[in-house]
Amino acid sequence: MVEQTALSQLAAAMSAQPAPIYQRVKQAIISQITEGVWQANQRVPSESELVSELGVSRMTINRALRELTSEGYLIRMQGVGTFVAEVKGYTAMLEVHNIAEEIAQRGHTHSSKVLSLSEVKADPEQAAILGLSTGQSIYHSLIVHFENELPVQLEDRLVNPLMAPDYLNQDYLSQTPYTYLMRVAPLTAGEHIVEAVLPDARQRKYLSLDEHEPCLLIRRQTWSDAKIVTYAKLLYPGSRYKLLGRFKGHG
Amino acid sequence: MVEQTALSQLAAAMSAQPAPIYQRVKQAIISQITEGVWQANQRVPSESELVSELGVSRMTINRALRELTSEGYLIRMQGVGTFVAEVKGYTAMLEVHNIAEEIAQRGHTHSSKVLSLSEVKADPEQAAILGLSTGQSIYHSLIVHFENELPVQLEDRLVNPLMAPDYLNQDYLSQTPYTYLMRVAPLTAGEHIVEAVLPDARQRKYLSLDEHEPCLLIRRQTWSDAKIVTYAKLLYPGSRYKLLGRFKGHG
DNA sequence: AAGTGGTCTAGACCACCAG
DNA sequence: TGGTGGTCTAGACCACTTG
Repeated sequence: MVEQTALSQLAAAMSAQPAPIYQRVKQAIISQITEGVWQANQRVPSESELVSELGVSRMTINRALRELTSEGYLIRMQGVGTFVAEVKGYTAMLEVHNIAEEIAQRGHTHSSKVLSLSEVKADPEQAAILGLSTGQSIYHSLIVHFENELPVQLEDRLVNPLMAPDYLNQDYLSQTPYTYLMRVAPLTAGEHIVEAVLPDARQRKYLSLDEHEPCLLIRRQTWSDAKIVTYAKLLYPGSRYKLLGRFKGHG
Repeated sequence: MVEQTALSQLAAAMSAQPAPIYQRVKQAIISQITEGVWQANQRVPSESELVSELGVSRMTINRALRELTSEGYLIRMQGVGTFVAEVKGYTAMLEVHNIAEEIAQRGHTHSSKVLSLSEVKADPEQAAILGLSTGQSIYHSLIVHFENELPVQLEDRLVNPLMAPDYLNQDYLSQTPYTYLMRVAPLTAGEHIVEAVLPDARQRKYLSLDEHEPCLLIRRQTWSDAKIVTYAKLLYPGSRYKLLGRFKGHG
């Protein structure tokens, strides 16, 4: 009887809109979940039940359920059933873009100044970061990026020479290091940490900052296959740069 | 002849692994793209060509192509064809979690202190943020969150009373405001801005901070349907809190 | 053994875009 | 008009979980 009710309500929730059936099935299920008719962890009618209740073929039901699963609404277990997923609560996303692209998108002019570009011997910390041995040669670059003449990013980067042997012979006024690295060693994964810090005197000088002005620091590590390609410390003046993100109901 | 070659290479790229056919098709296509055999914007063989070349039914080919499209590898246009998508370059994601959950996940103890919880008349700025009129009643709360007795977040929140009329009558020691708001007005969209700032004297006091200690400020605005539910300013001491994110090749 | 989801097929109709 | 992708179906076989 309870099942009956649940199914009837679902059928009623199917809009008559001129949309593909699998879309309407998805919408009907989403509304059951968001309106609390189907609670988290509760079992959802099986594919065959939905087939007979909604008068739709199983492949279509399957597609609807499969997509809802990949969108985070449902959890499916073979041989067991389909369940409403826990509400993810609060997880949201922030996008981090390429600095040059971002400035261009705002219609502003990007330029940069190479402060240093050299081969150095890895100290123990640097070696650990790149997964190499202490004393091994690595590449290092230090570049300031400007938005309309105003410095907005100080890019301090270590590069694994095995992954990008020609790193030192590039012109970083016409392309950013990241653009180059992406081409020669396509990233497969990355990780970054965002925090608020106070810049030291040298960093303040390069970014033309007053004392006590806070900065956003993004530390980013990038892999190509299983090998670390590069480690970057990106320092942004808090007054000139903000990270923006949007998110939707599920993710 | 060119098509012949492209297709033969694809067939060769089909692994003999014991995996579902649509998965093997996806993998084969991904390898063509990542190895540069199929360049960005280049046309991909049509579904029917793939059907005859790979000896697989069209529904299976269609599923592989559809999933690759939603994963960002391909772009499809009805009546035109399927094409390799531009490399997205650099876009990455950062996750922002619920503070209480995050602390619990680290195995630490979360507690909080309500500094203020009241109804106020909206000033013009607040009214604009919430999409209400100046002078209208709105709810305001100011809460400090602790991780093992150490303050890690100052939460300054405005709430639209139309969307959460019982906001003032909740116990925010046992549940965070966001958890409550999520239940009464499920979010459909949100936006946040992350920046580095210096806290003012009052904020420093609440967070037990020294002078000149930078903070991460996350301003978050949340919608339910088309209406703004809440606007929060979350202030984190830079020395005690960092945002962590990971990303993979595509999104 | 019965029910569940996971996959695959062959064939069909449609909307769309190009020449 | 012919090719493309978008959808849908009916039926099938399988692997998996549970009683």
